[in-house]
This record gives sequence, C-alpha cells and structure tokens, in this order.
Amino acid sequence: MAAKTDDSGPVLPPAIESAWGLRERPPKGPRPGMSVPTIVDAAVRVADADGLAAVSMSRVAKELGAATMALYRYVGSKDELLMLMVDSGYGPSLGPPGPRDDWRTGLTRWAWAEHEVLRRRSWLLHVPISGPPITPQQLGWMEDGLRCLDGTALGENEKMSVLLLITGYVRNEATLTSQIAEGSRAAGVEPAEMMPGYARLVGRLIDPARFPALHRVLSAGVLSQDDHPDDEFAFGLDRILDGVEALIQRRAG
Amino acid sequence: MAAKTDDSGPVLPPAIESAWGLRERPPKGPRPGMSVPTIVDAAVRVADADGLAAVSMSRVAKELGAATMALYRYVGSKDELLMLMVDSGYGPSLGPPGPRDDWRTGLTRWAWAEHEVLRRRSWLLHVPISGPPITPQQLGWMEDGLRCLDGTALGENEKMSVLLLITGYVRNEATLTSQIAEGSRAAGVEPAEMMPGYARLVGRLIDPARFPALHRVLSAGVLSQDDHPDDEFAFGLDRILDGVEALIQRRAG
DNA sequence: TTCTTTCTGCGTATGCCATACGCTGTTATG
DNA sequence: CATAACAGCGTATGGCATACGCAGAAAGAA
Repeated sequence: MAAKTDDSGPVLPPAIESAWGLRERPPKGPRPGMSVPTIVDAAVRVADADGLAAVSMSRVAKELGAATMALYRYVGSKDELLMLMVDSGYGPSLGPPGPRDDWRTGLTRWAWAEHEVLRRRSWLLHVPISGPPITPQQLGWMEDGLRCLDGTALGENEKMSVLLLITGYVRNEATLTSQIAEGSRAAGVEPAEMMPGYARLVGRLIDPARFPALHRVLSAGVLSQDDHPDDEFAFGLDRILDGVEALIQRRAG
Repeated sequence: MAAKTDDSGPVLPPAIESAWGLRERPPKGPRPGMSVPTIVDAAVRVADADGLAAVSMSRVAKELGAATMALYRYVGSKDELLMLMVDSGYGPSLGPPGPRDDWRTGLTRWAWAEHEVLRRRSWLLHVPISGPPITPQQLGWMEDGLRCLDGTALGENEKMSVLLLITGYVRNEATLTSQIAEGSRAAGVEPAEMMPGYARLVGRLIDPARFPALHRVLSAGVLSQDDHPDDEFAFGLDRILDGVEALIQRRAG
C-alpha cells in the first residue's frame, strides 16, 4: 500500500522489466544458467544467420545448448522474445545531434542510421510490431529523433508526427528493397534481374487499353533500369523533409 | 515453339492465372465443386470475422463444408491464397480521377480510398507481402494512381516513387491506428485509454535526465489527448503532398 | 545440522498448423 | 464402354508454441 509510487497502470512483463535494469536476482534457488540477454543474443544470432523464420524457441535453445522449455524461465512467450530481439537488433541509438547541426541535418543522419540498420538486419522488418516502443534502446532512438527537432517551433505532437512519418518511410523503403533481395534469393535469380522480370511479367498480363498509364510506365523501361537504391532512398527522404520544412517555416513565421 | 509469344520469363501459379481470367476448365474429369473465387471469398469472410490469425486452411475449408485438402486442388499454397485474399480484400479500384481534377485532388481521393479499405479490413495490414503486385485489382489501384499524375511533368519513375511514397504512408498510418485498436481489445481497455496508459508507462520507466526530449513530450500530455485520427492522417498526407508539389513545380519550371 | 522454501532446468504431452501422398470415384472423350 | 484426366479428401508427417509438473539445487530458518 505504501511502498512504491506505482500509479498502477499497465504491468510490464518480467523480461521487459529486466531490460530496464529493474528486477534483481531472487535470494533463493539455484544459480541461473543463462540470462535474458544471453537468450536474446542467441536469437539475434539465429536471425542474422538464417532469417526470422528460423527463429523458433527450440532453435534458440539449441544454440544455447539448453532445452526448449528452459527458455520460458526467462521470457514469457515468443512474442516477448521478439520484442527484445528488436530492441537488441536496432542497437544503441546514435546519440543526440551535434550542437551545430540544424534539424534537417540531424534528421537526415537519424533516418540514414535506421536505414543502415534495416539494410544489415532485414529480419527486423518481418517482426510483427504490436504497439508503440517500450524498450530502452527503442525509446533511445525516439529520444534522439526528438532532440533533432529541439530548436524548431513545432508543437510536441507535431514533432512526434514528423518522427513517425520519417521512420515509417525508412521502414517502407527498406521493405521494398529487402523484398527484391529475398525474392531473388528465393527464385534463384540475380537481384538486378528481379525488376526487369517483373516488368516483363506485368507487360504480358495487362491489356494496354485497360491499363494505359501502367503500360506507359513499362514502356518507359522504368522498372527495368537499376537506379542505385540509395539514391532512391535519399530522393524520397528529401521529398518528405521538404514537406516538414514547409511546416516548420509556417510555424516559425 | 510457335504457339504463344510467351517470352518465357517467370511463371505464374495457376490460381493467379485464373484471377486474370486465363486458364479454362479442363475438358475431362468431374465437375469442380468449388472455384478459386469461392475459396477466396470464404477466406476473406473468415478474416473479416475473426482476423487473419483465424485464417487456416482447415478453417476456410470448414467454412465451405469441404475437407482441408480439397482446397489444394485450387490454390497451390496458403501464401497463394493470401495473395488472392489481398487482391479481393482491396476490392476494385475507384476508377480514374475526374477529368477536371488536378493531381492533388486525385491523389488525395486515392489515398483516402485506401485508408478507408484498411480501416474496414485491418487484417490486410497483417498479410506478409512478398513482392510487387501481380494481381488484377492491385494493379488496377496502381493504374488509378498513375492516372492522377498524368498531366504532370514528372518522369515515369518519379510517378511510381510518388505512389509508393503515398501508399506506404497510408499503410503506416493505418498500422498505427489498428495497433491501438487491437491492443485495446487484447488488454480489455477502452481504445481512448490506450495512449494515456502508454504515456504513464513510459513516464514511469524513463529517467528524465537521460530522456529529456521524450520527457517533455510526455509532460505536454501529447500522447494522452485524443486527436481525431482522421485529422492526423490528413495532416501527414498534406505534408507528403507538399513535398510532391515542390517536386512537380520544379519539374514544370 | 537438517528442514523448508523457492527457484532452475527440462521431459512430456497437447493441440495447432501446412502440406505431401495416394486412393476412390467422376466425367467426357475416344 | 474403356480410358485419360481430373476432383475430393483420408491419412500421415514434421513442425510449432506452450501448459504442466517433477527433480534437484541453493539459501535461509530451525
């Protein structure tokens, strides 16, 4: 009744609490043979090596030389493990922007950092996200993004909207390129041949009379040429930041 | 060797070919008791009623009064069924924009149409997408989007980028609101209480010294107030279209 | 010391899932 | 009326997450 200023509210699963450094080792009982971070690291190792689909409780346990059910002493469910994998997979945030950087420089750096993480660990895109972030490093990334907008005249809600907009864009773009990579691996085709193959397929399927605009796109050979995907990313990002800039100007004026 | 101008290229699964109206009924053998559309409709009915997780081959078969394995005479795999479910779930596209509409009016209408579909059928967001669209109605939506940009000076590749940008935004925004809805249902909480609960939780977890910007957001009560989510959507959409407008102006000038 | 509590590790079992395989019966054509 | 080509589907396989409860370890209480 008197102990903690708990405020009640939603209760965090034990494994997540341990990610926040709360929760000490219980006084009795045998010494734990593993720990939440050990398990999460093993799971990340599996995902890095063989993709998210290979991450099963039994596979992670095997990676640790333990039995499947032993893991459940540390994580409440596979979903919980996935949440912790995301937190660990993103890694620590970059830290706040340099003091001389304007918001656009900062957010550009921020977006590229996430872009890079998702390029290296595309399995992060396949983890079903079930809600807003509650893990320490995830919130660290959010903090960094907010810091970039510190000097602007945006309202706090607008800052959040801007971050959501950008992170959403980064994830979408990463999803598209990872789909090409994974599709080419599955079909045993060169990645550079994926989009041309797709263009030929669609061209064979559609009637130019019913899909004139699409037919024009195909005829232009747009899907067949290989723009460097990083240029494509930078292009779209600048489009979005232009929109943000317009908003910031208006709020400042 | 001489028959069709086939061009070879990737081969389409039979069920997808049937969605394009290719593929006639074979001359011999018993009359089929069902059809690809029947199965897809049943699957969509299950998803509408109980969510995507409830869509299993056996559940869909039960819906049709058939045995599980009977479905495999019509669809090659569950993934194929999912692809067809997406095509059917989106429904037919709106059709091209009115002849007097400018690109911005057209794309706004286009984005809101997808927004509405995803609001009604949030399970569409949970279907893992494995590549660019190859089904008729999906390509119909793409055609409509391209038509909106017909009068502009954008290159064909830029038109595609713009559509990808917008559809990505629509899906992201829909994902966020659907997460709130699903989370509240899972936790047995009023939807309006979700974000305030989240804000309290994060406030309890973070150290204001290490997360100053985030702390400021929480103090502003931003996450607690219930902006009408449609306003939020419209706001972000306008931000993106501002960016597009800047691009179109530059190309026109 | 010995007993008790509380924990860890994990073997077993349950119930779900997608789907490979092969049998039975149907249909239209030769 | 024989036969080829197909539809329906029963059965079996191998995967999965995870509920449950037991055996033994550690640390405090007696």
